[in-house]
Amino acid sequence: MNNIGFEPVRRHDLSKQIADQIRQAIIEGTLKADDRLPTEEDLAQRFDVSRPTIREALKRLAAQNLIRTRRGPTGGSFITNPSMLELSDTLTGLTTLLVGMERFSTQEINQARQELELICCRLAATQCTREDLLQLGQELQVQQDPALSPEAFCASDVRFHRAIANATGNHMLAFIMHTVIEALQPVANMLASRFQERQVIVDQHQRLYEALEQRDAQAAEKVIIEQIAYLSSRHEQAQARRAAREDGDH
Amino acid sequence: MNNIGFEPVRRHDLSKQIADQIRQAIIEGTLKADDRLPTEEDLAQRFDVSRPTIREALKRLAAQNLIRTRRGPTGGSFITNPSMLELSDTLTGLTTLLVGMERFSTQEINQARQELELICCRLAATQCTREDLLQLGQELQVQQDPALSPEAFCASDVRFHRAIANATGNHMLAFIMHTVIEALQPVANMLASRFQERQVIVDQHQRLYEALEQRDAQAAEKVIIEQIAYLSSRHEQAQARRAAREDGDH
DNA sequence: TTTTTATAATTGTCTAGCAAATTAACAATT
DNA sequence: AATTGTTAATTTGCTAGACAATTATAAAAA
Repeated sequence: MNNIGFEPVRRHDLSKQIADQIRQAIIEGTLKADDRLPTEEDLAQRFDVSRPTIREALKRLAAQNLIRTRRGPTGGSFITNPSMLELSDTLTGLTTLLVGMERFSTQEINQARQELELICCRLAATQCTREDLLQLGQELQVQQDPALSPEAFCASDVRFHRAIANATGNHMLAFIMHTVIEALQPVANMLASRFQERQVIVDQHQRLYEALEQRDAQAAEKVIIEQIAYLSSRHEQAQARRAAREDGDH
Repeated sequence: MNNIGFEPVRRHDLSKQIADQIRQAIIEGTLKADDRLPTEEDLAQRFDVSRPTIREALKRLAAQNLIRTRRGPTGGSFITNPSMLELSDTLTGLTTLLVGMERFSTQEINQARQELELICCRLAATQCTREDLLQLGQELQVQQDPALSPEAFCASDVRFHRAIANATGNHMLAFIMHTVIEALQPVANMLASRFQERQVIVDQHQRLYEALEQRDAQAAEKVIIEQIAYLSSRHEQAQARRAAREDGDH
C-alpha cells in the first residue's frame, strides 16, 4: 500500500476522485482482499485533503461494499473480498429498484425468468450433485408443512430455485439467477398465500426434484414451463382483481 | 417532501441509517425522480445530526447513482431517475469486479454466455424489427473496415451483441445481457487483435445477421455455438501461451 | 499465571467556518 | 425600455480541530 502512486487531484469533486482511484486500485489488483488502507488521517495527508473529505470517499466505497471498517488499533478500512453473496445483494438491490419502478412488464419478467430457469434445469439435470439434491429435498420438506407462514414459504421457494441455479455447477449463471430470483421475490410474495396455490407449487417442485434426480432434462423443462404459466395466470388474475377494485373506488 | 416522517436514528453508523431511510423512500416512491431533498443543513436538523454526517449519507447515495447535487440557490440534492443505462453501468462495474477477481472460470463464463446468447438469438429471430436489423447491419459495415483499431472493433462487437439482446424485445433479458457482455469486454479485448481473427468473427456476424433476417432461429443458434467455440479455443491458446511464457521466466 | 487496568490507536461524530458556484435582484448604462 | 454589470444570498464543497466510542496491546496487580 505504501508504494501506490496516488495522483494529485483537481479541486473539484474530491471525494469522488479519491474513491475512484482507490476503486481502480482494487480492480487492478494493487489492493487485494483484506488489505488494510492507511488510516483516515494518513490518507488525508497523502491526498492532501481533509479527513471529512477522505471519509466521504470511504463512504462511497462502503456503499458499494468494497470496504468495511473497524475501530480501534488494528482497526481501519479493509478491502472486502466481495463474496459473491454480498455482491449479489447490492446487485439485487439495484434490480429490485428497477422492478419496483416498473421498468419491466410482468410479461417480460416472466419470459426472462422462464428462459433462464430452463437453462438452469437443463444444466442441473446433467450436473447436479448429491449435495444439490439433498438441498432441494430439504426445502421440499420445509414447504410441505401446512403451518408454514406465507413469508417462510416464499423464502423457501426462493431457496429452492437458488439451489437449482447452484446445481448447474456454473457460478456465473448461478450469480445471474440469484439476482433475478431475489429481485422477483416481492412479486412472488403476492402469491403463495392461499393453501391451495401452495399445494400446486409444492407439487411442481416435487416433480422437478424427481426429474433432476433421474437426470431427465425434458421432464424438468416441462415442469418449469408449467410453473411459470401457472404463476403468470395467477399474476394476471391478481392484477385484474386489483384493477377492478380500483375501478370500484371511483 | 416536508411531510415525510423520518425516524430518529440510533447513535451508530448514522450515515448508513440515514442513507438507507432515504433510499427506502425512493424505492417506495415517496421520493420521485427529480424531487429535491432539503438542504444539507435542513436534513442535519431533521435527523438531529451534524452536516458532515448528512454529507456522508448523501455520498453513499451518490455512489449508487441515486442522487446528483448542484450548488447555488436552486441547487441541492436531486433524486435521479436511474435510467436503465446508468444502472446497467453500476451493475456492469460490479460484475467486472467479479470477473476481474477471477471468481468465475473462463469456461463458466463462456458457457453462461453461450446459453444466454442462444436465448437471445432465438427470441430475436422471431421478434426483431426492421430497426433492429438496421442497427445490426450498421455495425456489420463498421466491422468490415480493415483500418479499424482493435479497440474500435471490440466496441463495435459489443454493440452488435447488445443489439441482438435488444432485438429480443424483452427489456429484462436485454438488461441482463448488457451486463454480461459489458463485463466480458476486457476479456474479449485480448482477442480481436489480428486481422485474420477479426475476419472470422465478422464472417460469423454476417451469417448471424442473415439468419435473423430470414427469421431462421436454428441457423442463428448454430452460428452462436460456432462463435463461442471459436472464442473459447482462442482463449485457451492465449492462456497456454501466457502460461508458457511465465514458465520460461523461472 | 490470570485478571484487571491503563494506554494508545483508530474510526465516528460534532462544531464552526471559509471557499466556490450559481441564481436572483437591482442598479447603471446605452 | 432593454441590456449589461454588480452585488447579495443561498447552497454545496472543503478545511480545521476537537471529543467520544471502541478495541487491541501492554503493563500492573492479584
